[in-house]
Amino acid sequence: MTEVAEVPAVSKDSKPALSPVAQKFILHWGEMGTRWGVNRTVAQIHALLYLSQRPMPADEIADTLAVARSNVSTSLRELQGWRIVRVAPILGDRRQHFESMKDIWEMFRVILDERKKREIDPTIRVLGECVAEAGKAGPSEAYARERINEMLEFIASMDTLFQEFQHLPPTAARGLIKLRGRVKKLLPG
Amino acid sequence: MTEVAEVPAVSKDSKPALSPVAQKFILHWGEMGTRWGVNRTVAQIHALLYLSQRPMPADEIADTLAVARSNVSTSLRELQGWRIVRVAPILGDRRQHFESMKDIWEMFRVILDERKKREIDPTIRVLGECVAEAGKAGPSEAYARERINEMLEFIASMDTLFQEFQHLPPTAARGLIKLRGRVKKLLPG
DNA sequence: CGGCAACTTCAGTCATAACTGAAGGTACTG
DNA sequence: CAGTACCTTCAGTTATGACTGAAGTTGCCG
Repeated sequence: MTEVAEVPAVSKDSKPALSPVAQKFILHWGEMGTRWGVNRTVAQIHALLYLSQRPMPADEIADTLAVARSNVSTSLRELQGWRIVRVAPILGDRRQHFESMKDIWEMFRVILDERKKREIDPTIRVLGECVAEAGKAGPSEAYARERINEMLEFIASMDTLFQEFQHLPPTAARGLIKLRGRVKKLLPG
Repeated sequence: MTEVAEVPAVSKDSKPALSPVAQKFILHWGEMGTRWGVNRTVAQIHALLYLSQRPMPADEIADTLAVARSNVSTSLRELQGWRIVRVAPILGDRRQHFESMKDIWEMFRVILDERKKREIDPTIRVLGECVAEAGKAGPSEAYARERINEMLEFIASMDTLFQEFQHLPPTAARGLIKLRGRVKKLLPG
């Protein structure tokens, strides 16, 4: 059988081709994701939306990245869970469209906050329990107790520092980067 | 309390039992590892050595955590690659013994440095290339170029900030935590 | 109300990372 | 210099997480 002309590509489902630059960025971002415990596809979708000038519907994302529609659905749910992607309704289109947060400082803040909730807070709780239990257990646990306590205090310090950052006026965070050469001056004195 | 003599410890291969507290800490640490892209076993070994008062030989680690000797060998190599575990020769024992860095601030610094080398620096390079290529590609890439450039600048800022931290006198870093309530004062003014 | 489009869920498949045990190298030791 | 202890490497296996396609749900639209 002689298969003739390609699909004419009407309206919404036009060819979703990535520019070489976008491709390079998305692939790298996906790779970085895996290194930090984020699913590669999730990271790629995020990168794609971050580069996109307009909100994208899920099927277009699936076509562009060549993954299953269902996979995109799951990944978008996760990205919304991280609060860095949201639904952006488009007039006259029944499909849901998605857009990424574009302000990187804000994005950074939000991601840190989410990781705090999911990982730091539970860790502080568990280490606190460990220290308490080691205390009851007597002197045989004294060394371990001290080690865990130091870890706990370190993490708690970081947590405090983060909250300082968290509660700065939104625009102020950027200013922190002007710190160049000023960090030393913060030290006690 | 009847404090009877502890296990006679027949030379090197005595029973390697973990206290409940150590177990809890090690398991949690392993779990946190996976969330940040670190192999669970690698993280557990690190936790074990961190809690250990004395350097441990690989076979004892294997017995304690119930993993294969070869797995421990590989994992220790990786931990040494991260520069947070090192060999500590023990007089009269041919086996290599391993100890973890105990100073958490220093450990944090070293890990950040290593992640910078492995992930941040390559990312800065790739994003730089992306921006350059997007520039050549003309106005169709203008938006993507701007997004990537913002990301690049953000990461570069973080990088600079980290280097400030990195070059502080070793004991000084701890002082930074005293920042409570002082962060605001850093802002331009 | 029937049909369709958008979306989600989930059981099964697939890819990858992790782990094991056997084999081999090295160097100490009697 | 044979025997042993220690360590590493690697081919093969197992476990984990990621992904797919089919089936199901919802709600719009003619």
